[in-house]
Amino acid sequence: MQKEVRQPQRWFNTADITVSHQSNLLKQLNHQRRQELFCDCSVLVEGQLFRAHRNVLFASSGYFRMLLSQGPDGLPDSVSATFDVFSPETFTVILDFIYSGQLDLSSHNVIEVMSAASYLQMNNVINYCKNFIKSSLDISVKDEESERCLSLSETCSFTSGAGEDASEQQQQGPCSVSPPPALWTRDNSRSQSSFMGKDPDQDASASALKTNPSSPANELSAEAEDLHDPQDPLYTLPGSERRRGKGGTKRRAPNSSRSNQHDDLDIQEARTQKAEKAEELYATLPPIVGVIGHFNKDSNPIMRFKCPFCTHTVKRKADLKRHLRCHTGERPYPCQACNKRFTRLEHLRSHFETIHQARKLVCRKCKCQVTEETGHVVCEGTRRYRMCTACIQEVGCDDIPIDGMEGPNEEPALLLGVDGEEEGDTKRSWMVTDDDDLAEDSGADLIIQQVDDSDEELQ
DNA sequence: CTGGGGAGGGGGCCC
DNA sequence: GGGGCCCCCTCCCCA
Repeated sequence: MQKEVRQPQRWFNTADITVSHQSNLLKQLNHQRRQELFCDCSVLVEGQLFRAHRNVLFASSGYFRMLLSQGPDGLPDSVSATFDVFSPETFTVILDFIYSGQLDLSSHNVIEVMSAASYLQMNNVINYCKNFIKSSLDISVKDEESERCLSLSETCSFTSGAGEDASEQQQQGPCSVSPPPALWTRDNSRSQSSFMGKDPDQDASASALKTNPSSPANELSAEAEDLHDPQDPLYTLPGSERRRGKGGTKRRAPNSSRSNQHDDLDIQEARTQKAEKAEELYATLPPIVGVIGHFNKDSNPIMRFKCPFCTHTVKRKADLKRHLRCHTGERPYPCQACNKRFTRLEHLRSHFETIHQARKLVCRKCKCQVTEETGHVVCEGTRRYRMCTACIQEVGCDDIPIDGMEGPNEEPALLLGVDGEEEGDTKRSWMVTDDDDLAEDSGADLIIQQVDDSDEELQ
């Protein structure tokens, strides 16, 4: 048997070498870009010319990938692209990120960078921006105390692994990102990312948001839910119903602390800050966040407006503004009767009519037609119906507290939103009232009032 | 457990 | 651009 002669092994950390190599390569490319060496692509942004390498742009941006692969077989020596939908400063941030892995985000540019990234189809940048915004919007009371202790900074820098493959980044999402050391704030009263402790895996991949509730794109919905954190005092309104999940309304927050003035102050403070955040987001929205949507039959692109927070696109800017409320949590339409707040006036109106009025002139029980005279409004917990006299008698007047029988000084008992509202025992909350009585209810007249969160009284 | 109904939320689109 | 309507979806409660 021949003895194997083993060569002494040398252990190389190939991962380190790879990273180092990629880093050096990127630095070289960036150096070449700054020297305008071998740049074969010109990008004109609002009149300002940027030079870059088409292969780098191709590798980094879906938009450029599409643009550069659309041309004829033989690509010209130089290609150019023109943008008017974002500013040169924004493109500088994007380009610097492409060539360095450093994304310089601040409160002033994050929205526009996100929109530009959306336009350029750079999902990794979108993810970083989303986390930046998400962290800055996260003002849950739960974390409030710890947040206050942390240091503040006006700007931050997201760093991706140098030379990291773009697609890989997209798959990894923000997990591969070093979280910002601190987050922007307007008043320096709070800061610091909370997403270090959260699952940051939020994929911004564009897929149908509505068609498949379990699709990855619907993580965006989950993210929106995060913004509607049930712990959020903005969301759990005093005396109002608490929402769990989309559309759910039946859970009520424990009212043990409702009378606590401190809590009210905290709620008010949080609401004010959230309103400011929403205001700031609106203020910093770029003038155009248009993207090329589908093509019409004439092969002309149809411009749509893309939400900077998710993949949703709309035809009209006004619709986008309306849509944005589901991300900002802004609820400018409070119900005067129960303080519950709504994103839209029509929802408030609908809520008022169904909850605080009983418009349908049919008996709830026997479905017969009733009139204003023969059909009484019956309150069952949070709901109001009309019932005919016969059905009321059938149910039994003894079991149904009738409005007007409770004494003239009795609180009109709009049960919704009243502190100490009873739960479970619905019989005790049954009421019958005539329309005239209803009109005397404190909340029976719908007063439409669009208010700032900051102005709203919490009583 | 399941289906119906109520309530709320969101999108599309017309006025 | 705002208001409003219609439609659909989701969640929850209840029988």
